[in-house]
Amino acid sequence: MIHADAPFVARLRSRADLPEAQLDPLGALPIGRVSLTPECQLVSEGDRPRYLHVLEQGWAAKVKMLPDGRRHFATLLLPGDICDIDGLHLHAYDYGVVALTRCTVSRLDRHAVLDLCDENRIVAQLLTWLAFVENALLNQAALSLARRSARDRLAHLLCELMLRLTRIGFARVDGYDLPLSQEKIADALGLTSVHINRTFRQLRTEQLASLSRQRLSLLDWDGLRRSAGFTPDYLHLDGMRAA
Amino acid sequence: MIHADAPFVARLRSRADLPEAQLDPLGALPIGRVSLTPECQLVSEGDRPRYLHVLEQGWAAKVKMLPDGRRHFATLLLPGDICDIDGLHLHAYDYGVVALTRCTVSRLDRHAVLDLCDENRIVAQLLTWLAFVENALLNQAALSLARRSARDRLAHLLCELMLRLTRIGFARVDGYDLPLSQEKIADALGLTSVHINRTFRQLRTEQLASLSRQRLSLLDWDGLRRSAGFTPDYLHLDGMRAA
DNA sequence: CGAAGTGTTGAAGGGTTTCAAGCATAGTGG
DNA sequence: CCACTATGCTTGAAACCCTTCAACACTTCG
Repeated sequence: MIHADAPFVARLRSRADLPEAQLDPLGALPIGRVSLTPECQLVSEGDRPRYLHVLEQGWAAKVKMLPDGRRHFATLLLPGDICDIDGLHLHAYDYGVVALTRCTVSRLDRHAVLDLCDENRIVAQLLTWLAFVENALLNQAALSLARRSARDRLAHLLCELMLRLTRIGFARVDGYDLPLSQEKIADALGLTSVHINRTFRQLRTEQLASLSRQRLSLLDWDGLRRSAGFTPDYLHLDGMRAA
Repeated sequence: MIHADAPFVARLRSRADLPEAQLDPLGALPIGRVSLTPECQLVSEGDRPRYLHVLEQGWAAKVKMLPDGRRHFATLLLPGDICDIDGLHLHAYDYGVVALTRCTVSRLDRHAVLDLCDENRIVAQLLTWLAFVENALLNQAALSLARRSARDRLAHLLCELMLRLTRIGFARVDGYDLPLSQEKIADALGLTSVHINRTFRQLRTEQLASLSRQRLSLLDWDGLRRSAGFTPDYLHLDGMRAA
């Protein structure tokens, strides 16, 4: 059984327009649990999907590789996020899922979820909705990669993480834990770790944000938001209850 | 009524594992038609979705803007593609849809489609499947933006277009019509039009591909594919019949 | 305490942008 | 049919942003 206060169920319940009881069937599915250490792959490109994975604790990422070993994190996954929702409908993964920190993952049987979707329209719509929200994040990340400078790209990501972490209760107004090496941040932003380092220094010089010992301090949230041109519309928080 | 040989229905019918008759209800929906000229916006960021739009003729794109006017095409839309599938479930568009050529669009009433999805499981799954495939394209584009050089990025896009156009019968083995200015190609790849020009010259020098008068000639398809590291898995053509 | 990973900084190099100019092409009106 | 115009294509030179390479400091952990 999914525990009632697991991040996954908590996030789903936060949809403002859903009656609580509608999610009970989802919580009643049999469930497995997996523990991962950093750099450990949960699924690999080309695998045939057999489970639906939900990140419960820690950070992970959807990763795409280039033949020469360079990689890109298409999506950063936080507690409560579904790791591989498109595995429900596609025949093979076209990305990997890699743990960025120690993390624990719930796994639901893929067919059990599909069957539940067939019976329960609410659950089906909810999963589709989550997929579209993830898609919106990806669109925004693509805009960053295509047209924003390294500085704005980093600032924008820090803003996005602030809101996503706040929603699940992992941030305070003055900052949040950011348990990623600068190299991993670089893989999320399409930059090099050296340049991430220099860019953090710039943000610190501008008195906007500073990173130290895996803790991000927001020195001037409003200034950071404005300078990055960050608007939270694309997170589609409108349908969500406050955290 | 959607005409039986409209690109949209044609594409849906091409799912190999679907009995043909299952799609009849979709073809029976009432339908509107819109004509657009280049640079004309079909929907705008922030709009409230009221229709589901299907591109029937011409090229279009999902566009995201930066305050300073720079823009990025998140997805290139070809005949048969749904322009705004996430509008079915989200409250507001977080992107615009802009015509790149003259084009015609079918519009289905959003609620009619949602109602149909409620009745007809096959249609619902098919639309979800299309959304996931689009998502996969976006992931691949993000990898290009993050980690591929301009040359590889362009070569990769040309390969992708070759397969997508072939599927809908718009390409020959020696090339295809590419009715986009170099500036629009730049907006799709996160580059400048000047650099797109130089990059095309490079591909021509390498005897791989050449663009002239809106026609892309594939001089060496296999060489282009290999040099770009192009593998078509992410297009998820496996569930499709041959064009 | 040693080792490995991560953070930090400098210098040099390269890929892409910017700016600017000239050229080709297509469409328009006289 | 021919200016005339607008738009897009092409090319060069300079500037800029980011990468690469290298060295060293710091932290963490066995």
